[in-house]
Amino acid sequence: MSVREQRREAAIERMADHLLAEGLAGASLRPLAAAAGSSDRMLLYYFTDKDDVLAATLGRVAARLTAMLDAALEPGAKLPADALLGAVWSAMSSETLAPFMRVWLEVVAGAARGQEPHRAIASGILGGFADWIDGHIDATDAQRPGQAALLLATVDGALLLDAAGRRDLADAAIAAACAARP
Amino acid sequence: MSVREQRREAAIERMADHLLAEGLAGASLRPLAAAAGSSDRMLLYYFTDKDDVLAATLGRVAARLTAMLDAALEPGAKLPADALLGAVWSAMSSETLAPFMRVWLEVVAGAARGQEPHRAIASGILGGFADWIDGHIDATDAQRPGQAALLLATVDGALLLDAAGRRDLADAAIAAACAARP
DNA sequence: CGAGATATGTAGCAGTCGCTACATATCATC
DNA sequence: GATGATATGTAGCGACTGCTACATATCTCG
Repeated sequence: MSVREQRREAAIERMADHLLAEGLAGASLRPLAAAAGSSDRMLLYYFTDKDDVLAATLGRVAARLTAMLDAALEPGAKLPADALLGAVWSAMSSETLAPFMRVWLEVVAGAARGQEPHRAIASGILGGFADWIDGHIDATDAQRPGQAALLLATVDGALLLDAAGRRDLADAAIAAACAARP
Repeated sequence: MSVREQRREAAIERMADHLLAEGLAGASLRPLAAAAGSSDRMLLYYFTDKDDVLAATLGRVAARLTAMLDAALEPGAKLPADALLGAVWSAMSSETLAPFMRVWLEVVAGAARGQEPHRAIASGILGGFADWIDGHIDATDAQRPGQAALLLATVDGALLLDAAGRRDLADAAIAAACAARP
């Protein structure tokens, strides 16, 4: 790996930290470079574009998230929908995952407007998330896709309610969902 | 009403159009003023701040949304949760409400970072939404709060999946929710 | 008519944005 | 040690940001 590639890799890692701490909005070249211990000039040497910088950094953030998800449940474990929902929500609403969730919301808001690289990243994260749930939900083949989609929507919806300042509603929704489904 | 208040009012109305069309990110004074048929100078004459401009404009957008919600169902109508969910989702996922949903996501993303006026606006919209659902859901007093919160989360979650480019997952989640709940 | 309040245009400030031209420093290879 | 590739700093450009000072219109009321 050339020096350039090493620096680029190190920059991505530290910019991911910065992005998680400070958010996507207002993540401009100079602050990102400062966080990476570099300069805007060098960032545009390692990457072609600001979009390229953002795509690489968001990709790293997404990779960390999926790694944390994989670590949360052993590969073969299968849970019924309500138990899985509770487990996922307690992870998602924890303070350690909160920075990821905040960035996730920003990415989705950008994707809703068709911006790149938000669209591609959002699709990737969501796809990985859906697959992860699909692999851990205990249901018949006929029911699994619907239950997995519903679980995904419920968790993301609760996440949104929490972000909007209504953690009470989010918790109530999760509790009702666990109670309602056998 | 003074001339100033008239112009201010007209500016809010046209800036709300602009915000719905172009989004919250990058809604800067000069484009907003141009949309209002005015100048940045005058915007800061009508309003104290850019934050003031944004708060007024977002407030107008929120007012329009709640008005549309109220028009969607007659005041006294009560529906069981699954039927209400279907009705709300078909409205939310329609092209006419899509601009509102895109702005809504941006507001929530800002609120998640504690920004003002996003926090206050998000809380207001969500509270109004919750009240609206509470008034139209047909359930016992014991079940109503949980069912309403869950319905809210499910709709917003499906909205998020749709925004992330997975309308298929959103529709599957809504279908599963309607099927699962009696 | 004249004086004061109200309304609006012009011009610009200091800062940030993404990005680039140019010069230089460091290093590997012949 | 000369030469070319790789790496990095300096400086700045033009556009945009929120915001303001100053001048000027226009209108109201005594």
